[in-house]
Amino acid sequence: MREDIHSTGIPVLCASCEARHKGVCGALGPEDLVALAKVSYKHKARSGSELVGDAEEVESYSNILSGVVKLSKTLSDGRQQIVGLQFAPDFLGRPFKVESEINAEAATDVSLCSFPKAALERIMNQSQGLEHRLLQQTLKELDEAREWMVTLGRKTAAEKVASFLLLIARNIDPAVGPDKAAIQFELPLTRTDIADFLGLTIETVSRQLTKLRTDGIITIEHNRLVTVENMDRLVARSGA
Amino acid sequence: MREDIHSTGIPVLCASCEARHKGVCGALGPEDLVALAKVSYKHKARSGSELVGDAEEVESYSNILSGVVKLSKTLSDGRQQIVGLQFAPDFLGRPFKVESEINAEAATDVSLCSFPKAALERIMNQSQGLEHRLLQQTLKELDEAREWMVTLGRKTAAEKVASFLLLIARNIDPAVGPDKAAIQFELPLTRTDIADFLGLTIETVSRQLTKLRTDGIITIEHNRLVTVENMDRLVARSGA
DNA sequence: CGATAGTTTGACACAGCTCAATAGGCGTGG
DNA sequence: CCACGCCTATTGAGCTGTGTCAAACTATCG
Repeated sequence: MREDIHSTGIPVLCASCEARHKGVCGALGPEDLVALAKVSYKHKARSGSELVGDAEEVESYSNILSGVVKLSKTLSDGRQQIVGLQFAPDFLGRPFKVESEINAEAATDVSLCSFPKAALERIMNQSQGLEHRLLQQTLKELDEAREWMVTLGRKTAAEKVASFLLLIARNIDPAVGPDKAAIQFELPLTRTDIADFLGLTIETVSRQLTKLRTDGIITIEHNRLVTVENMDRLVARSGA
Repeated sequence: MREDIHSTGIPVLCASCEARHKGVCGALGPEDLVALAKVSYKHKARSGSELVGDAEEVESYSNILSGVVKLSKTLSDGRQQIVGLQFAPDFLGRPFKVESEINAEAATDVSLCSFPKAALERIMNQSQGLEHRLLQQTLKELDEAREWMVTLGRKTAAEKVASFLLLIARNIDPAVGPDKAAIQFELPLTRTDIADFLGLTIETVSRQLTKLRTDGIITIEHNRLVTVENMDRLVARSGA
């Protein structure tokens, strides 16, 4: 399956892959794509499984094909902070470091396309496009991290929860605008995860969600399925 | 002065420049260095002056030669968060974006070596080394941002202030260890800036500094000159 | 020496945390 | 099919760390 090359030169493995367009693989020419596809493999990980352990040697990189991955850091006494969420078709991995000080865990069931660290680094040396793409993704992550620092440092609990819902909503549908109809999505995180992402306790998260519910801004079914009834008012509460 | 080339091929402008070794210029060969030096100029900015305005078109990049630059973001109602500090010989600027959503301001008096955006981007297309160096710097900033997210989201006020002092101390002397003698440094930020960096109020920052003082862990002279008397205890209070 | 800006200190309020009890969803097994 | 246990989320009551507001202090500089 993996060596079977399509007439256009696109490996079968990659034919319908989102990462080939919007992900890092978009930077690769046909030969590089073939070379990388030869050593790549798609696989799935269940929600909760650890993808990259803290202080663990990183041997491979991945593209996220579906699902959500949470990146977190933990203090010695157990306090935890989620420092980033990654969605398809993001690249997962920290180039040029032997050890990651970050824990990557599947927040939902995820499917990945993984390849050895060395393979990617070899291609990176050959073709400048890949490094450029990685720089772009890293800059995007840096922008997001800094944006979130404002949320962590300066927003109230109510604003934090609204900001989180907006972040998810915009990832489901990037074109989300105030004039659109009610939009609906499944929360990719548990209350505990949301709390760890927002620097709050689960009780505070729960209370703020309840407040948004009783104020008619959102509805929640089965604890996870959120419908935003009024995007304007949600944005207004996000402190933006 | 700027076109006068030294026999080794190193422009005079760059001869004693720290950025040529540890900064992005270290990635440049002699020709590129000459080309960039031709359009570069060193200049100084007073503490408090704005280097890159929020939502302002960015026309040039810089290397920081001395001093400290603070990167901040502001909410519409004026709440502010410092999302990063940059020290010599860091690169200052956000590649590939027409607009920066970040405000860069001189926290202390700074000296810079600036060059047009286009010049750097031209060189980047030619030599891969530069883009590699920029990726490295961006990854470092991302690591720092995520580390700080833990501080913002999960640490107490006391731990935040201790973490801040450690951050500065380690930037003054990267080899700072517990066994070293008392180390001393000038705080590059006002209490207001420290508060905006830590997501606290100035009063809380002040009270925590007082506590560290009365507990004999630090001494402060002239509001800015800090001596860490006991590095161990400072580290212990940082929550690491 | 007065003016100004930055910092510290105090008294009090409140947002968010802690601890505890309750409720809901879901799978297992009788 | 119900009973039970488990896990997650919600709700409540009270506490506390940090914010707010106000006043006093200090350094710097004309």
